[in-house]
Amino acid sequence: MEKIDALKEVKNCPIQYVLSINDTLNVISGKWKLPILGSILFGKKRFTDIQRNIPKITPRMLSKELKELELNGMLVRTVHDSTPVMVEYSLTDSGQSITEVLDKMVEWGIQHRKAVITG
Amino acid sequence: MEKIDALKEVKNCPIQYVLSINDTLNVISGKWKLPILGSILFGKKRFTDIQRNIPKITPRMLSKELKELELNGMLVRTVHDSTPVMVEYSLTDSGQSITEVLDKMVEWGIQHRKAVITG
DNA sequence: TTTACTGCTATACTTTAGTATACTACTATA
DNA sequence: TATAGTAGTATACTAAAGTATAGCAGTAAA
Repeated sequence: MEKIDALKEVKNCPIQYVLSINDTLNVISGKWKLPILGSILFGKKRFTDIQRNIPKITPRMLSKELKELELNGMLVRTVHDSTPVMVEYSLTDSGQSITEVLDKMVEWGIQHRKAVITG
Repeated sequence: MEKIDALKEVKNCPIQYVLSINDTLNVISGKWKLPILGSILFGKKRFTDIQRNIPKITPRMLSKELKELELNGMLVRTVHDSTPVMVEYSLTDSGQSITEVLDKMVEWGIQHRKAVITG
């Protein structure tokens, strides 16, 4: 009985649901995405600013992740024609609103820690 | 100004916040964690049930992920002394409540898709 | 005695993610 | 002409995640 219901539920599970979760996971998973987003969260930053905020990241990774985040519509890259040239990265609205997801994750995480510790 | 505030914020950012997010990410990231949790979500399941639900997973990965999810307090493993032996996996309360996070991720994901498509 | 069902484990491999280190192109200042 | 600041790229590597394929241990029915 229960098994059949479960199967039905699984089959009803709309693809949109799964896709959305994957989209969300893609923009926050990996070693550096959250630190980078966190660095830009409170104001636009330049490449070297972010590097200074995250001392252990290599320029290769920072460059790669910034490109990916830009492609995914999380941030915007703006080049200023100054000398030396300056490039600013700032969050899009989507990039900003990921904090809502993160807040839920904090909430669950804290709750879960308590549950695991108290058994 | 803005830069200094940002730095302050980053420095105030409590470690608990970061740890909780990492805890949460750890239990849902990887290729198979969500499919497995999804399979058990609507009722306890046996090893082979889950395998049938997720045809492409190898027993090695299923076994490995189930162990990890159990260690992380997401599910409980129960052995029944029948013949042949039966092992049932069911979600803990924490395991169940991860759906709250997933729901937020769906919400954001859908919103984000719209934002990216409409530019 | 063979077959089949349960729930896995072992070994070797490939693929993806991340690291290390050095270097580039442009330009203004010393 | 050398140096320093901007924002990166190139190449080669290591480590982590995941795959492929085969097999094990227990039991019970054919």
